[in-house]
Amino acid sequence: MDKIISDFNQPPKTEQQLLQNAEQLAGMTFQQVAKQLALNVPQDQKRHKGWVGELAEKFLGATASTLAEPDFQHIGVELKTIPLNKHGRPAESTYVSTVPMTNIAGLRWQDSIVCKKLSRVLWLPIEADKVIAMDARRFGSATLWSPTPTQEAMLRADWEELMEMIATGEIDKISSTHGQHLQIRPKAANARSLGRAHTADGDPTSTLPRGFYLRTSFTKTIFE
DNA sequence: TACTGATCATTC
DNA sequence: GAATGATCAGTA
Repeated sequence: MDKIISDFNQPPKTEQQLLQNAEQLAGMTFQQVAKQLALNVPQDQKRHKGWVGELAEKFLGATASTLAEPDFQHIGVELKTIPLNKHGRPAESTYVSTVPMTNIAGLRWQDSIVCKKLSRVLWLPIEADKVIAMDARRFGSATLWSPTPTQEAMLRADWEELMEMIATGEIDKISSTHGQHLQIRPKAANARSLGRAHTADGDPTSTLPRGFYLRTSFTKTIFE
């Protein structure tokens, strides 16, 4: 067993290697994976919301840590855990990245963080049914994905609409109802958090930090 | 049950 | 504070 484990925790050199390592997770419980990494499984996720994602990163050897870049930098792959309910559909929207609010003049879709992160994603399904105890929940079978031209066009259209609103100083008019597939929602420690932004005139101001999220209606199409 | 707005942990 | 990892929890 130890020999198998020894390949993990190291950054994968190729997509194939990453996919093979991820396949080892399929069917394993959180407890089994945590044990290999000498970690304890929390009782619930009220105070451990990112725990499963971090567990998967450690197991697979992700390197980008807190950078605004794909998790597996040199092979350009982003890792996303995707909670599936008992019907096998995504239970939550998927966080993509922070919304940039400064230095966005002339920012193009193809240069955006959203585009870069979503160009290649390793989706790792996880059980999210609350009737299953945390340590008994299992990982599913990972899939490597890139947006189809159609999907990318949809994301791009949403992104451009939303970024246009930000560029014209309308960020506080944005709610989660904007965007058909890509939405903007708060992404902060709490509702009083403030981040730097600027008005349409370029004057400094501050507003609630927000993030881009993929709607479940979009992610579910990936798993059909 | 789905959705929106709010929140939690960690790192630098 | 700003970036990462997300899920919580109230209500429509």
